Amino acid sequence: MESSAVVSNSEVAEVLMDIAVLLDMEGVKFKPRAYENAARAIESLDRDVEEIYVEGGLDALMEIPGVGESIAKKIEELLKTGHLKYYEDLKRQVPVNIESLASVEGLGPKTIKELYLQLGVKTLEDLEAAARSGRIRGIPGFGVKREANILRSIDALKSSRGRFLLGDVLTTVRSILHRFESMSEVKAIEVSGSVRRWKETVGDVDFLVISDQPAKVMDVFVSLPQVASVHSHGVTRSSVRLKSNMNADIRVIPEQSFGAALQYFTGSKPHNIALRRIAIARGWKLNEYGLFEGREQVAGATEVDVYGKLGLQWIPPELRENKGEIEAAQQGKLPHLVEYSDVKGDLQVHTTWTDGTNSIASMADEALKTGLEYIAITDHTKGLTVVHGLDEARIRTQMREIDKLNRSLSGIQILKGCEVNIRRDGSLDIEDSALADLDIVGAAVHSYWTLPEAEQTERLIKVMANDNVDFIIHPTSREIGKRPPIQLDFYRIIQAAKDTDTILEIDSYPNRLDLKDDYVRRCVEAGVKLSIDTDAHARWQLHFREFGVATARRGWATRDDIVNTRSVKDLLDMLK
DNA sequence: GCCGTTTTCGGCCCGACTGTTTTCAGTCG
Repeated sequence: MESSAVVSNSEVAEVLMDIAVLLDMEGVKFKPRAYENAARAIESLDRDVEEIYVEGGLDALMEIPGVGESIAKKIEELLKTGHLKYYEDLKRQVPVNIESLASVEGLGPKTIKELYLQLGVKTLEDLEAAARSGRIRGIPGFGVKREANILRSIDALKSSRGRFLLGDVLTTVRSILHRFESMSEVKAIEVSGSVRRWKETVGDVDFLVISDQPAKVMDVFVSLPQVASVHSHGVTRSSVRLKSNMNADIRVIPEQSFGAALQYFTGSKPHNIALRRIAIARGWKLNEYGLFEGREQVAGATEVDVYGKLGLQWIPPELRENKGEIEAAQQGKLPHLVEYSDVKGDLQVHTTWTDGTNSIASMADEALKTGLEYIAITDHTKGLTVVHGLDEARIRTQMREIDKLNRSLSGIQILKGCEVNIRRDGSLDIEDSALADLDIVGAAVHSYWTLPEAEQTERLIKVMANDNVDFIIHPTSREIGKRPPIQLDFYRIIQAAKDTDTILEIDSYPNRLDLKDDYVRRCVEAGVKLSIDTDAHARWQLHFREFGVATARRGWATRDDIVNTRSVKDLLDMLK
């Protein structure tokens, strides 16, 4: 977002990442990591690198961690001219499509270069043709197996295109965990990696096991019904491709190393590197087997031990991105993150009155079963004609039905609300007099997603200024892997939310997660209040709440930051 | 090329597995 820049952050990052690979091809030491670090830092900035440069020049660029004088000057050249001579010179030596070739599993810089020099492979298509025609096996150091592996990787790449929605894979992960938990040979099993960190998308999944009979565990793993093919089948480690096309690894770990392994394989990589540096600074060594002083293990059985010995509080996996959590843990100042059980209500629920599949009573029933004390019914409004959105008259009819239901229900309270549609100019499609009678009003963008940033930002600010609008539903309106976020100046959105006491929503729908974690963090830092809602259109979707809570946690949110951790009375008191 | 409780030079995360090798380079996480 905030990407009106001529050269975007991701474009700068991509050039730096390409340079890293090109330098790796030449066998250059250490420089590639430097470019890689800088690329990652640029990618995770929450401001345009161009804006940073315009405001503060080279010095400001060098404030970015991992960016020194040399890379800062290269970024400057890129921003000013749109080109980078250093990059183009390097690229001339191996003029291949690095990004696509490097996305093939098993293909690293050295292999890509060799395939180019020997066979002139420049693209994914070239690579596939070379492999299919049996030319790769003829290159010294290559063979029939590598050729077959490359073809397999290309097939996998074509059908998966990289990452998977956490919401799509969690069920499979839990069923595999369940399978092993019931095995007497398994003393413990945990899932690690980005699944444990609750990232919105995951690339693969890693299981860690304690067992006296590792071979048995390996055998069961590679023959699970969810497995499509076996990559490797070792003594303590195996790797498979699941039928969903996602890779899954399993490792059997010695009991005294389980905490260290769990820490190590949970990552993230930048978090682990930072931890290792702390270990090294103390004259120790940290690896997946433990924390070592010389040959003596000083910690490793539990994560708490490992972090503790390093002088840190135990860090919740959701925070492990090396974005300040290590410093906070050193000072004992980690936030007490919001917990799943803290959420008492759901402020965005749909029913058969528009495009939901269950009645108001049915949704209330399921909500009660998931432990909620209240829900707000927020059906769509008339601007969304395709779902027969409610007009003022039907809103009032629905309000009477809810009043009636509330008199007969116990244990749960239903709030009267709506998801009012925002028009292009920032006006709403329901009259203020009707909105004013509702308990709670959320407003949402469902059209004109591609307005320029300035116009889109004004549109939302105008909505927040309306005294009847309590919260903004899925504020950036993205759909992961499908529709990019609308363009917003998020600094101004935060300011407007504070000025108007408007709540911003974290929509828990697994392909929305909107606001996303980084924006949640900025709201938390600014003191903007948030809600965690499911956007459920069916009973079972009320269980999406865990994804919203995870996103809030990844954004460092505490219970206090989330309005629907309050009782229904306290919530209603704080609304506009 | 970056960086600093190792501080302006001299370090830079580290082990498992694979494939093609007779001892190791490359890749991955």
